[in-house]
Amino acid sequence: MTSCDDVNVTMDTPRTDPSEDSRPAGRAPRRGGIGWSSRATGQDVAALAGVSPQTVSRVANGATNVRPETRERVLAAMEKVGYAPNAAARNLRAGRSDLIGLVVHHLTRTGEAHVVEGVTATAHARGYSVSLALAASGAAADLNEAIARLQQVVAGIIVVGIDATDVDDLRLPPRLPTVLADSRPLAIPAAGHDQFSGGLAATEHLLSLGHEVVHHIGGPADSSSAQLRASGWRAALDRAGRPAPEILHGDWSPESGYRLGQQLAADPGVTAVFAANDEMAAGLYRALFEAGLRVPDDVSVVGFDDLLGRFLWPSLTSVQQDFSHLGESLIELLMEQIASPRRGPRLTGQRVLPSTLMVRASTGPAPVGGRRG
Amino acid sequence: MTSCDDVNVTMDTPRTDPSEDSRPAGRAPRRGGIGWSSRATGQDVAALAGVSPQTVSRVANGATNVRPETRERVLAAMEKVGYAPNAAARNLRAGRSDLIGLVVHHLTRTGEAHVVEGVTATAHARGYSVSLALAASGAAADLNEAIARLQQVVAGIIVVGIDATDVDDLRLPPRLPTVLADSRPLAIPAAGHDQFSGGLAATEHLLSLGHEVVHHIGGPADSSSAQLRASGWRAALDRAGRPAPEILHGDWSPESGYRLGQQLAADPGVTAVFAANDEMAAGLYRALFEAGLRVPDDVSVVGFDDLLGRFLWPSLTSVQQDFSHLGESLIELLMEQIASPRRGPRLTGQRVLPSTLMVRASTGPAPVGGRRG
DNA sequence: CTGAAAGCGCTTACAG
DNA sequence: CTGAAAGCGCTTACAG
Repeated sequence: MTSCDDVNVTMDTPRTDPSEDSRPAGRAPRRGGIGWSSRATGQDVAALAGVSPQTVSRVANGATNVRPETRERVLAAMEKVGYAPNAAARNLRAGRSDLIGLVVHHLTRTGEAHVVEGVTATAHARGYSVSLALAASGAAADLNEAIARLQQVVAGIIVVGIDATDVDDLRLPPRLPTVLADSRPLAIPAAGHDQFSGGLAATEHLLSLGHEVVHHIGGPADSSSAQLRASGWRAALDRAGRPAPEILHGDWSPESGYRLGQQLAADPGVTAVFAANDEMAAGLYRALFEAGLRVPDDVSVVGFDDLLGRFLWPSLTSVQQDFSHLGESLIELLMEQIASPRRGPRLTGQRVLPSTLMVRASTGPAPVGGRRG
Repeated sequence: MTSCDDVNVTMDTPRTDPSEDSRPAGRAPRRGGIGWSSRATGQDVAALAGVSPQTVSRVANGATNVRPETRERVLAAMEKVGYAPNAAARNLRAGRSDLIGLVVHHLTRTGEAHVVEGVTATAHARGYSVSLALAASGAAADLNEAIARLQQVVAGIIVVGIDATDVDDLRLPPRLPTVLADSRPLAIPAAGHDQFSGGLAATEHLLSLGHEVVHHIGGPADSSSAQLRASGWRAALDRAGRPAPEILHGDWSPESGYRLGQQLAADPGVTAVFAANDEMAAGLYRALFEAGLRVPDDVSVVGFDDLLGRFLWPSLTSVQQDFSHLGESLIELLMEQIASPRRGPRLTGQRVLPSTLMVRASTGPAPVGGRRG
């Protein structure tokens, strides 16, 4: 009988030990490497339980054709030596991996953190692990670097944060299952929330409150989701027969929302603003407050993402996206590809998830007789 | 010469093909598994370049003892077939992994996302990848489940979010290098920010502005960092010879800050509040505003974490923690263990990182003659 | 229900 | 500077 500690002590024997090569044949001497070499193997378990290694394998994998008593003995031996199957060996032999690569650009942009959490939770539920690859930016070159790092290991990859990148610039490994978090219809499977409808709903809500016009603080001009949100805004104005004012383009940051907000605060004609994300809406709040204006009494504000609403005062009306759901959809699309591999070039498939306007305290009727200040 | 596509087409040949077992000896027929079996191997590259597999291995690993012309030929062949070394095989043979396991409890608690980003960026810089394991909660049982999932694969693990858990309840694999993100002095290597000094500085700042007393909205009673922040607060009051009011315990959420803030707003003696995190400070803001109070004219507020300051108005004075730095320190502690393995039971070692008070617009002199409302 | 044999793709000594 | 051999720990057919 070999306890876990015994095994490890044996393994820690200096490799210069001359007796090493004359060990009993059951287990070959170890050479090189210091990594996980101290861990118990299926051999150890088999020896202890008095069975063959593949019976250990059967028990480890939950095969049914093992006599209950045998199973018990093997399980006891596993417990005793602290056995955990070597994933590298398993992956190598089985020719597959249970790792999913997740390419992320900026985790602390709160939206991405939610997606990562959703993806990881769903992956876990399906027996997969998630390997994180950080791209230095959302630029194609940086995304490609992160992708290249992953393709040695993974069963498939999910790319989050391509928003402002041309998908054709992505170097995706030819036969590796891939899914993008993107709202655009693409030649590669992708999932994303309905940005257009979100912008539409936000703007229609403001119009329905009696505002003559709705101004827009947009995201970067090269961001596809920013473009779609702006299209929805414009469509609502068109339908209402109102001219669309010029878009003020920010960079998603509260600072840009503040700067552009100062312009809007100075214009007495502005009574309703749709900001393309919550962070810029927060900056807008500041600009309005500093100008002595009240929300929503003087100016109504709608955001997008619904991630800051709980922190702001007054609480922010915003377009909500269910990021956990998105994470789930991304994994599902990936699983479909993993299940039906490499027939033809590459599967396509798109999932558009609904976005929902959450009405809170930052929107109200247009001020009668114009706003204050 | 074999192009990548040729290789793959060959591999996709149905396994019922009777000719399969009579292939030339150079490459054994493939059996079972559909995973990455379509990818080119070192054998393919070797055959194409007219060298042996281990010359391919040398080139792949940047060994210096390869003739430049040979290297060129091999690199060209790699490029041609799209070769990427099989990480499972490499890990198995080398007896080590370049994966680091990262156990996280709640990614969207913004602080954790920053730590994860810092850990991952530093790991990448050192040639490691990061595998994310989500724990359902910060409870020991859930953390242990996440840890168990990881130990099959990784070179070491980092556990984030143990805050409210007794470290002795953690089931850490005996010889696996492990680091905790924790500010307490522990028997296991750990890194964390100086919570005590942060609470001390926040409170001293408020006292120096002339406030008679500083109230405290604390974190959960079982959270070690909440306890340390409260100790700092209490120490500052002690040193100033002021009695410490009772701590109001929240749960880190803005909702709890709001609820407790309503109590404080109703008490005219309250002119300065130190909230144990920014989120509760945001909730406190709301309670104060709804009561018609101004920040900082009537009540000064300090937060902790400095993650929401940019979004709130007025901008929040808060204790900043450098989470990227923390991520770096965690990886460094792990690397030390990986480099000097398993001599004796387990290394210890603690890193305490400084926390810094960032003074912004939410703190000001105590109101002369008492506050409004 | 159980076991003996082979091999996944790579790297580690070793020999030249 | 280059190659032939062995083996990491597991799982996949196959035989009994």
